[in-house]
Amino acid sequence: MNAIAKLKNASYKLTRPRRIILNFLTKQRTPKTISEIYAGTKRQIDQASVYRTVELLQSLGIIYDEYLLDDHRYYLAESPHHHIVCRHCHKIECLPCHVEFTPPKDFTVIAHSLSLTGLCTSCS
Amino acid sequence: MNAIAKLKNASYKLTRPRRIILNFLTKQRTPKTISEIYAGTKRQIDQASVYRTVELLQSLGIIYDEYLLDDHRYYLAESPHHHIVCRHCHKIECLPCHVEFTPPKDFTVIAHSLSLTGLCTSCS
DNA sequence: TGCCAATTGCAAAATACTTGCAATTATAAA
DNA sequence: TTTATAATTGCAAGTATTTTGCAATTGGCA
Repeated sequence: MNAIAKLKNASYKLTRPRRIILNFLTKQRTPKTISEIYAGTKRQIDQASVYRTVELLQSLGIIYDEYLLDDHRYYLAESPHHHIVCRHCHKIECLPCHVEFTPPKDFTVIAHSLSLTGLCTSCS
Repeated sequence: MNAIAKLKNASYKLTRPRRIILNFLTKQRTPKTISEIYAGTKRQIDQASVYRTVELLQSLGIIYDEYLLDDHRYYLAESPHHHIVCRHCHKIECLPCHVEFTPPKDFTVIAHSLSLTGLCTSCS
């Protein structure tokens, strides 16, 4: 099911802000913060609505969030994978990665997030 | 090198707020947020100083920070490991876990962080 | 096309975090 | 042990980030 189908399926409208943010995020190669989304959509959308839209899209599993180790919350439209961020210039790269764990007995695991930090060649 | 040696070594003083926060964090079994540290030290320390102290201790590698998937920043005194947090009641548990990745060619990997979220038995 | 609930933009509020500065304190030298 | 001094603190104000109430607008359906 694609993004628009998921929205309709949950009986949400496809509004202008939702269309613009969805379109913006699907074009990005790396995860983006709220303020990058706000700036990247040329401030066509009020920031309160950016927060509300991103929250909704995330709750429907259309976009995903991630904390990278520079202490900011990022959003991405692709299915969640892993990233490394440069401590100095904040450059972000995708990272092929394998995580193994024995699910804890008294928890149902819903999601996991892995991020790495380091220095990229031009900063080190 | 223990916490106090690390402080002295970097020529920082062992002040009352630093001692209290260090003592508080080393007693905790699970990571704590700024406001939990503030409350847990019985507000003996101004909140600006809590922020400053935690930032300093972290920069010296005496404590560590972690974002759990309930969107809050946590601090812990033990060497960093992994946690799962309940989406509903925010209960936290430690998680034995193994992470494997091929270090990216153009990055020096400094640290990694893995966190999981789910529902604990009493919430599901 | 027109209706109506959902959604938006705006402004204000709440929360989270940072900073400048005078008063205080930990350390080391006397 | 006392004193000098630079580091550190608490306070209060400032900035940044996120949330909320509400009137105006809009998307989807009849």
